[in-house]
Amino acid sequence: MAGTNRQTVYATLRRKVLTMELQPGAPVSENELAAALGVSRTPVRESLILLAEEGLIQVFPKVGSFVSRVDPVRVADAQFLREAVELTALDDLPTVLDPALLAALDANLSAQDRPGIDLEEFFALDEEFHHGLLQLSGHGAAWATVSAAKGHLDRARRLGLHEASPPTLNAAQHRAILDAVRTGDLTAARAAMRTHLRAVFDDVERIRAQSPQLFASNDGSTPVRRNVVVWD
Amino acid sequence: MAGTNRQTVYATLRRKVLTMELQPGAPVSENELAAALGVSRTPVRESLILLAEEGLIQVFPKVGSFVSRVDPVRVADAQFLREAVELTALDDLPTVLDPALLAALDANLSAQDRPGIDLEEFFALDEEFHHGLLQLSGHGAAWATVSAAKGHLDRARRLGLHEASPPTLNAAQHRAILDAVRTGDLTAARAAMRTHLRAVFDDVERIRAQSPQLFASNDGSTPVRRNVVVWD
DNA sequence: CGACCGCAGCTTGTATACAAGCACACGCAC
DNA sequence: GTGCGTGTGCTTGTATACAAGCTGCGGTCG
Repeated sequence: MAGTNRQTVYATLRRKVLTMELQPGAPVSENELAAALGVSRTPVRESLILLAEEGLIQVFPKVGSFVSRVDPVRVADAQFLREAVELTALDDLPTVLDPALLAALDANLSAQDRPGIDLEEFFALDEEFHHGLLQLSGHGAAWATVSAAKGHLDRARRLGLHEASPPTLNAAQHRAILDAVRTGDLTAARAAMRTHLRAVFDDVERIRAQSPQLFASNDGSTPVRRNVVVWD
Repeated sequence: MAGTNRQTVYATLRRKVLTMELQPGAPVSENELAAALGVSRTPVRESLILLAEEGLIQVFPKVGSFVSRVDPVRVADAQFLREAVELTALDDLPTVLDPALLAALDANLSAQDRPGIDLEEFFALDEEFHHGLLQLSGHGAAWATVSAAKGHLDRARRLGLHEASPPTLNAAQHRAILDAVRTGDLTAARAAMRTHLRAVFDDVERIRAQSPQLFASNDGSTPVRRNVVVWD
């Protein structure tokens, strides 16, 4: 495992943060990660810098690096950004929709409905679905920006889907959106999209009330080592 | 100048790219930059990685790093993103506006009207104005994402203001937006904002016709060393 | 027993050394 | 003259060495 490059290290760390395998508040030492991944500090450090840029990691010089707590402000930001982009994109839907994209979206929805679907698999399909909707209106490239900005939102959503809302509900909302888009009913599409995104946001608020220790405190003051998550 | 840290290096390089001091297509060697800035490769390299993430730098492993050409696709993306965010934010304007923010925006507009204003100074004021508008509706934090995504747009705009549209026109449009916002005329505010953002986009298209060599070609194929900008 | 001071061990930040690979120029063969 | 092969010099990618600093533990003194 010694020949790993930075992209792999970055992808691995990002996945571990987003899937909560690395819990919010947990310390991440460059040396430890390097040893664990079988590489030197350099690619690990460069990956941490990128993750810090996304807000998923907090670096305190000469002290340590820590997985960011889920920041309600950033969650709200990502939610606003996502809603703005996805709703505005609906305005730019062409009159005739790309049949290939529509077919892919249908297949995606079918996969979402599979009975014993895994949580992470559902998440991947969810990402692909929203990305596909953007592509349908010719703004697929904007997804990269949205995706990068919604790391905090994703972590909060995972908590919500873990403990609360079943994927079935989300899948039904997805189908409602696609149906409205396909029939060209822009008003209904916007309403369905808004309902869906707001439901996601409500899930986040609910899980925040249940597990406040995973979220950042009100003030943005420096949370140092004593702030690591201790479960009991 | 040896005690420079990475943030300074990053800020310096980003400024040089955005102001066209480092022209699109120009090669940027880690060693050269390190020597020029009086630091080692490490902070330079880390800065280049961040700039690559923003799309301002292209890194070709074992070959070289180059300032990205202005990519029309990314320009359009940034334009769409910006329009979506700024227009959607107008929907969330509170009934009573923060007086301090309004005063700051007024002062900003006055500064924009100063006769012999410098181009870069106008750009800073422009950024501050749009950021302030977002703050007015409580979504100031979203500006960071927009700002990071619109590097290509900014470079194109700079070209446009250099050679075409005078800052006076932009300042007038800014004032129209703020007036509509202040009087609570949401429809007029959206219209003024849309007019302004579309005018910016038209400037970009015009300058693209004039100086196509600064823009990326249609295909996204690898532009290597022979593709550096040679002026004549 | 409590407060305070100092050192040990960790952290990140920076500089440097080594590895691997591509592009271009030079020279040779035809 | 033209085409091809080889070598040199550059590039980025990775590993390691050194620098500076904060934290927390332990000893010591009051």
